[in-house]
Amino acid sequence: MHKLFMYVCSKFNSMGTNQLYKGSLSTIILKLLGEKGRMYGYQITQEVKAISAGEYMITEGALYPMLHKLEAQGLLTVEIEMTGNRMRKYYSITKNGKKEVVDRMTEMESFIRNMQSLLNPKIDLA
Amino acid sequence: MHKLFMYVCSKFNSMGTNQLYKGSLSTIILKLLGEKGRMYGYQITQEVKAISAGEYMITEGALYPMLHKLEAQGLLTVEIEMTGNRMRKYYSITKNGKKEVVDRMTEMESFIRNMQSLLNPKIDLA
DNA sequence: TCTAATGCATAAGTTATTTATGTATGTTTG
DNA sequence: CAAACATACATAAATAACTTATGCATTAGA
Repeated sequence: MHKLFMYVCSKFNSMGTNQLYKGSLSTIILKLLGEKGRMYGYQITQEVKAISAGEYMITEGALYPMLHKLEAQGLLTVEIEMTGNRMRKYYSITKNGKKEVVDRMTEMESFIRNMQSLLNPKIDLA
Repeated sequence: MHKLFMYVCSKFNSMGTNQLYKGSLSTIILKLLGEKGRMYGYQITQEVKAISAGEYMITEGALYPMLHKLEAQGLLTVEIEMTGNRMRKYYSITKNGKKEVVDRMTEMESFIRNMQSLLNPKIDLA
């Protein structure tokens, strides 16, 4: 990513935006891998970007350390594969990871419910 | 709050819980003051605790610095009042604060929408 | 051929929050 | 009636997630 572009974007985003996503990264990764089965890091960033219509972009500096952490915790496993001359590290969710996802989803639902109570933004989910 | 009780609770909560609320504190405070008009710090903690059925407890170490920050940013104003011999600092939202709330709500709705897309937990909002 | 995209990585800095205190008054209870 | 608990403020140090800023290497496109 070009530096000037990053700078312009940061000014455009103008501080504070997406503070809210803090704390949800590991949950997103786990859930995504629980559904899609097997993904590599870069693919996760693109998938999340696409699903959120560009509103949430996972930075590499956040992603890769988190993948390593989840692997260290035994929630993910990794397989290295070569596509031509290029390396990919495919991550899969473990049995413990699947258990963890259940808890995370409960937490997330409770969080969203509480947020809606606190802010009652009358979100239309039709 | 007693230290032993705090300790037991932290073990019961067993790490990781409520990571999700990170980043939402200022939004909650602003929205609450935008609705209720005038509140003091301790009252905010109790209100949030009640609304979330005890699932989200604002710590004093987070609350007071945040109130000071929002005041410094011109989003809140403060009036000191004495109830008998006891001090209360009542906070109100400013005109700029109200503008800010609008943006925060937009962000929050977009955040929740994206989270539901990413995790599609099929939340029932009936 | 230069730039952008793909694909990994990590170290330093930022910042919101937790943890751990401190002070003081008012209320309940054994 | 003393101890514990609730109310009400405050702040400093530690933690942890994330951003920012790099670095390297391959492949695609203008």
